[in-house]
Amino acid sequence: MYVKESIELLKSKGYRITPQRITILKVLENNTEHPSAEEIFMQARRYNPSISFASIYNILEILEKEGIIKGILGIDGIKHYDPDTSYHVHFICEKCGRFLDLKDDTIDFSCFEEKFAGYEVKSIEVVVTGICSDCKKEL
Amino acid sequence: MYVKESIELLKSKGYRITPQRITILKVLENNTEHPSAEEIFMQARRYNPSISFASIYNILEILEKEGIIKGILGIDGIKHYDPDTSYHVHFICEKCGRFLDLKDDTIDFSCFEEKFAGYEVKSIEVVVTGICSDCKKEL
DNA sequence: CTGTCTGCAAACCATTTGCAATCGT
DNA sequence: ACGATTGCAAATGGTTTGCAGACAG
Repeated sequence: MYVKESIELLKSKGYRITPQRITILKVLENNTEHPSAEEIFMQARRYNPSISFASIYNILEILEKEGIIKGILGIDGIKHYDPDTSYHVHFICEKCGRFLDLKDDTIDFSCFEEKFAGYEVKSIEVVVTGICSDCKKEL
Repeated sequence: MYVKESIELLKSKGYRITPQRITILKVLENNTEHPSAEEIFMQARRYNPSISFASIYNILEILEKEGIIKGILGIDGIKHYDPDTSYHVHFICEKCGRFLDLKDDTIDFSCFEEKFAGYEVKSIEVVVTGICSDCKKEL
């Protein structure tokens, strides 16, 4: 679903549908790992061994610009990508580096938007950092 | 106040009080510009022309670890520093790159903390990106 | 004095860029 | 065919590192 819809959107915007673009969409479909460009690159190579880093970055930039994915900067300064563009909170574990999603309807993201009257709000990111329950057990 | 208190904290933790550390604390005192390491470096050189980049990074890392300042990753992937470590929302303008503070007591940050029972929460960052009112006028 | 801290320069590494070859339309 | 897109390799730039000398305690 995600791949097909995204292809239609890209087509409608005049982008060409290349095997590389389909590959990256497939890698990101239903992906909750919040992969970095490098992780996407490695997974993409399983579908298409000749795909290059430059294409990965190029395509991710387009997908982000068109609202198909969302980039989030990790605490390590590396950009990670999320195909789920709906508002949700990210927890980043300092120990294992994992990104965890918190989807909670009781959180009112629009309240942030309201505070910025006169501003054009494009995105709202809530990032909680700390140590996840799994890593806490290991201490 | 900020400089003196921070020095006491550093002393109590066993850190040495060097001119470079005092310089950086002075640069950050009452600073609402959210400067990057490079901006801090340039301002610090006015007080101490021989200060090096390595010291800037070294000292900023210590100050952040000790909770004296807070690092925030800008949308450009560059780390910016804020001497105000209390909970507040940051708005980052895509056009001018400025960081703006929104301090609003009606925002309940503890609600995020509560959602992560079993996790150790170390920081909560809310970053809103878009175009600020000044830049909107110029369009 | 002693071990921490600084300054220098080189290394690092995620990301970007230039360009010729390739491929979608 | 034509222009967008790719792959390669080199460049970029913020940050980190190793180490000899300097300095705070």
